[in-house]
Amino acid sequence: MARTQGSHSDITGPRIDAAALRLFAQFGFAAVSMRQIAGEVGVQAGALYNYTPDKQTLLFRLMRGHMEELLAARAARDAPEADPLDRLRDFVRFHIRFHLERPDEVFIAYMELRNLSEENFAAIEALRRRYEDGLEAILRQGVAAGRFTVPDPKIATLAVIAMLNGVNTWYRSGGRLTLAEVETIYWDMVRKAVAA
Amino acid sequence: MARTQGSHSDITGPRIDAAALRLFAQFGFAAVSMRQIAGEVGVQAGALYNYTPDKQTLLFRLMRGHMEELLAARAARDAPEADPLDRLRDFVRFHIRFHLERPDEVFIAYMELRNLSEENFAAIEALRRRYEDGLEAILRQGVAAGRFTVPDPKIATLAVIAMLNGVNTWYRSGGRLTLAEVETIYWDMVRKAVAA
DNA sequence: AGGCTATCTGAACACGTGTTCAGATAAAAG
DNA sequence: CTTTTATCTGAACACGTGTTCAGATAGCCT
Repeated sequence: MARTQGSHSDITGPRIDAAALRLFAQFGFAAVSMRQIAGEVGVQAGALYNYTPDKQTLLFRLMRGHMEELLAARAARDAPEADPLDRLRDFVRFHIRFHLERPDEVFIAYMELRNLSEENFAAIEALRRRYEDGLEAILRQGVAAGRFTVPDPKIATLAVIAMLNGVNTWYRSGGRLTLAEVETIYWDMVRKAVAA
Repeated sequence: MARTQGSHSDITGPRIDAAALRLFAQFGFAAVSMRQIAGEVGVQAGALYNYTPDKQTLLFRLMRGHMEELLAARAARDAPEADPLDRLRDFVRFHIRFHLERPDEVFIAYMELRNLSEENFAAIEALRRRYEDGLEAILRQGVAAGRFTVPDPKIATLAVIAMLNGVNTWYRSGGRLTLAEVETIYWDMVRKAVAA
């Protein structure tokens, strides 16, 4: 089994992940070859197969790692007892910040789903739904408390997340707006969109 | 020059476009071969080169055709003299309907940009910006008239479009909601998000 | 009928693909 | 120092890639 005893390079695995992540995000999964990834790491293509059974599983592990980090980071912040408005604001700010910090992971997780096997696709979709359910719960809580007016919380969830994801397509740090300004603008729109 | 006189098959060009569109949307540009497209049409791969100089240009023509249809359809509907609220509502309804009617084109136009050459990429981006500018003009008109409160019309434009594009990822005709219901739900959210 | 020409075939070219594996390498364990 | 073991190399396998082009084909025009 790989990696059971320390040996020449305990950091090859992470370096493969980093190289694959960057290349997949830039050129697309199908357009990147195992030799290209290996070249970036400084090994031959065959060596990659000590770390992944095949190319598709390498992609899957990257996606799953990203989604699990997302869920863990979110769970560590959420305060289910708090005011719905506060929870929603925190969700918006968290989502924007977390995704802007990981543009490559986000890009891959949304664009390369069709390159997964059926089971792996289902696994990623399940993780994504868990994340969406977190937002939906906030919206339902706000509706129940009479603070939000949302005719269809499921659709509103998808609409809010789609809107927030859009930030990743245009935001560049050092650009016209600071991260804090972006957070404020989007929070204003979300707040108003669900307002009672 | 091709297609100057009617001959055995005046419909091969469109059939190639339709096959390429479907396959690119389903498997991705890089994962679809010219032989696969040709097979769908019922010709050999070499025959495709009577209709496109290369694979990438085939993709580009599909994208450009889609964007030009989008702009033309929008221009045919917009009424610059009308009330900003009416114009915005029409934009929302138009955008949802137009995009839901062309899921493959939309998918390709948003996912395969990185497979275009630099000039072709710039051409598509210019068309997209023209479309976005149409919405931005509506928002600015509404702000000037004191009907909307939008701190940054450029960002609001991108946010609204991102939100509306999200519909394509989940809507299925015959599902829980009718197209009219979807239009109403999204229009409510957009209206409130930009409300004065 | 005969020539013209747009279109298509089928083979070829040069190269890239994911994956496998016997043998080399070098670090850790005894 | 010797053995063990994880790791890597380098070549090979079987096949697929976009693209080109000489030659065949068949509909249109005179």
